[in-house]
Amino acid sequence: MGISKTEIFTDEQNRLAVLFKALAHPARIAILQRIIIANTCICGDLVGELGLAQATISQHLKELKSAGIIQGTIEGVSVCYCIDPEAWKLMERYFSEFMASYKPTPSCC
Amino acid sequence: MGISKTEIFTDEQNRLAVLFKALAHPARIAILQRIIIANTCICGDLVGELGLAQATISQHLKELKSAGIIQGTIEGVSVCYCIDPEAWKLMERYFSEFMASYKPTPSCC
DNA sequence: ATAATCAATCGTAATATTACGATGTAATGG
DNA sequence: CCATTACATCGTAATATTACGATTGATTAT
Repeated sequence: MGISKTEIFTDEQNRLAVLFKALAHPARIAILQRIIIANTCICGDLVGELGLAQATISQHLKELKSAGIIQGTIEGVSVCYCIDPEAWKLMERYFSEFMASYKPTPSCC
Repeated sequence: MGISKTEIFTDEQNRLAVLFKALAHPARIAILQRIIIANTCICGDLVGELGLAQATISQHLKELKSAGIIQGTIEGVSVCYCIDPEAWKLMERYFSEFMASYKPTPSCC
C-alpha cells in the first residue's frame, strides 16, 4: 500500500490536505517567507540564502507551483517567482473556515 | 538522503511545517471534522464512518496526538478523543499570522 | 477467572518524499 | 556561433508515509 485513498474523502477534505501538504516542509515555508518579504524572488537567490542545493530548491518551487500557491515568469535568463494573490486569498479563506469550524466547549475529555 | 534538514531552518518554520504536516492528509482532516461535529469522538466510531481499517485510523490519531492537536482519554473500554482547545487556539494564531504576513501588491510577476 | 471488546502496536508491502550530483535546455553576451 | 548563466529535469539513494492484517494489552461483562 502506501497510497492515500483520496476517493473515499470529500473534495473539500482532499483540497485542504493538498494545500496543507504543500506547506508541510520548513524549506517551503522559508521559500514563501522569502518571497513575501522580497515581494518577488529569483530562484538563484533562494539557493544562496537557504542552505540547499539548486536542484532541491527547484523541486520545492515546483511543488509550491503545482499546488497553485506561487507562479513563476521568465525574466530574461532567470525566473521570477511570486505569490499568486488569488490563490493565497482562497487558501486563507479555506484555512480560516476550517480553523473556525471548531468552537471550544467546556465539556471536553 | 530523504531526510529533511530541519537544523537549517528556524524554530518557527519547523513548527509551522509540523502543524501543516499533521493536517496534510484527507483522513486526518476527516477525523478532525468528525471530532469537531461530535465534540468528542470514540475511535471505534471513526472506523465505521471513514472507510479505513482500525489500524490505519489509530495511526492517524497517533499523528494528530503527537502534533498536540488532539488529546485522548480512556473511557472504560474505549478511548475518547477531542480537540486540545489551547493547541487549536495557538495553531489558529500561527496560521493566521503566517497567512496575514502576505499582503497582495500591484507589482507582481 | 474467562470471554468479549476496543484500541494500540507490530510487521510488512507499496509508494512518496527529500536531497543532491549530473545533465539538459533556454536565454543572454561576446 | 560559442560560451555563459539560470533554471529545470533526470537518476538515484536514503528515508518517510500509508494502509492493513495480525497480535497484544487493557478494561468491562459474565
